[in-house]
This record gives sequence, C-alpha cells and structure tokens, in this order.
Amino acid sequence: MSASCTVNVNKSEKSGTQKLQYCDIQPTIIKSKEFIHPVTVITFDIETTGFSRNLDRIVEIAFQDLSGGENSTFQTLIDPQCYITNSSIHGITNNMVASCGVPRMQELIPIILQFVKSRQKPGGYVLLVAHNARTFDVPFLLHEFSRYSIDIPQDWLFLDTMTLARQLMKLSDSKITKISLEALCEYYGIEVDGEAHRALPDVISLSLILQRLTFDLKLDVSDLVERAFTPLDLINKKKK
DNA sequence: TGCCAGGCCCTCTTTAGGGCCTT
Repeated sequence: MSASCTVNVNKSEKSGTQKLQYCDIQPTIIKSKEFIHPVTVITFDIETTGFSRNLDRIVEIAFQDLSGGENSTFQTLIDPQCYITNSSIHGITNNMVASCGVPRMQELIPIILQFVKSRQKPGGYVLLVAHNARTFDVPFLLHEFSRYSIDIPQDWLFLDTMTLARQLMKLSDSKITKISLEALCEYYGIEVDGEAHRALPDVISLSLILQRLTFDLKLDVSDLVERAFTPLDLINKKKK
C-alpha cells in the first residue's frame, strides 16, 4: 500500500456527506473513479481485562496512521476502574494503571476523537483497521463509547484483517494455515518490535501485515473500503 | 432460570457442531 492513502470518489456528493448514515458511506466512497475523496487508514489495537465486552474493560489502546509522519502513532494505558486479573497475558498491572496521569476512558475518548480528527484529511473518511475487529476490538470500542453516550463519528469505517487473512488462506498457492496475528507475523517474517500483547508493538506488526496482505491480495484502498463495516452493520446483525 | 463472549468459517453440515481468534 502506498504511504498516501487516497481513493477516488464523487466530489459532487461531498457537500451532502454530513447527512449520510453509516450504511451510505461505503457506496459513496467507492462509487466513482472520476473524483477524489481521501481515506485515512489507521490501524489500532486494544488490550483488555478479558474477552467479555459487557464485563471487561480496555486497559491500553494504540493507533498508527499508515500515512506516517509526525505524531502518526498514539498509545496510552487506560485506568479500567476495575481489578486486572489477566496481567500475565499483557503485562499491564493494577499498579501501572493506577499511576498518576493514566486516564479513564471517559477522559480519553475526546482525546481519541481529537487524534483521529488530526490525522483525517479535509472532507475525508477514516478506515480503522484491527485484527479480529468485527468480533473483538470494535464491539469493545462501541461499548466504551456507548457507556458514556458518545457516538462513533459517522465518517469512521472499520476493517477486520482476519477477513483478508482468510481470503489469503483460500488462495491455492498460499502456504498459510493459521490466521492469528502471531502466525501472520511468522508467515511474513515480521519481527515484533517490543513485547507482544502490548498495544503499540501489536499495532506496528498489524500495519506491516496489512500492507503485505493488501499487496498479496492485490487490493487498493477502495477495495479495503468495500470490505469495511460500520457500527450500524454490527448492531443490525445482532438484531437478526 | 439462565448467565458466565461471540462471529466467522469449515465440515464428519444445512433442523449442527466445533475450532479459530481476540485479552
């Protein structure tokens, strides 16, 4: 994937994007090759106190804007306001999150919104990418936002790299047999820069994996947008 | 009584079951 993530879309519809609902965004972005509409691709990862989106909380989050440049990464511990019992998994302890300056989620959400906005191109959309995003990272994020009655911005789309990895696994000449983040790192010869199961090292690995997957599957940004989903997609699926 | 996570995908399937994947 190129460093600059720009995709062609219909400029004439730009003025109407404020009224768009989640479900309308994808076709609008990928509609036409004649017009240019920017998409910012940001990978992200969370560490949590467990697997339950209802009972567990996020203890660390990291983002990386694939466009690069100054301030392209963002990482912070989060005070989950509950006892951490799985420190052996990620190494994040109760003492660490109790330290002065570690924000609670309600304090952090405006900062996350500001970070993403700072990376967003004027009039553009954001594609937030995570591994197992559909089942894990995004539902957790939605729960945290809804806990404080804050809406996910309508110009945010989400992409799950597990979907791309499954697609790669189906290719006849693919030698990949597992699609975990660890397995994909091993497959692509990516060395984890730092502790695995910490948000920033995992997000840096994910950025490299995303670039390799898009290359192997011959995808451009509009292809990624086509495979993206919105919070509304998850809510509607749950209702079915 | 029912909850204790949940969606995707494959197969020994489709009126289902179980492994994978995330912390």
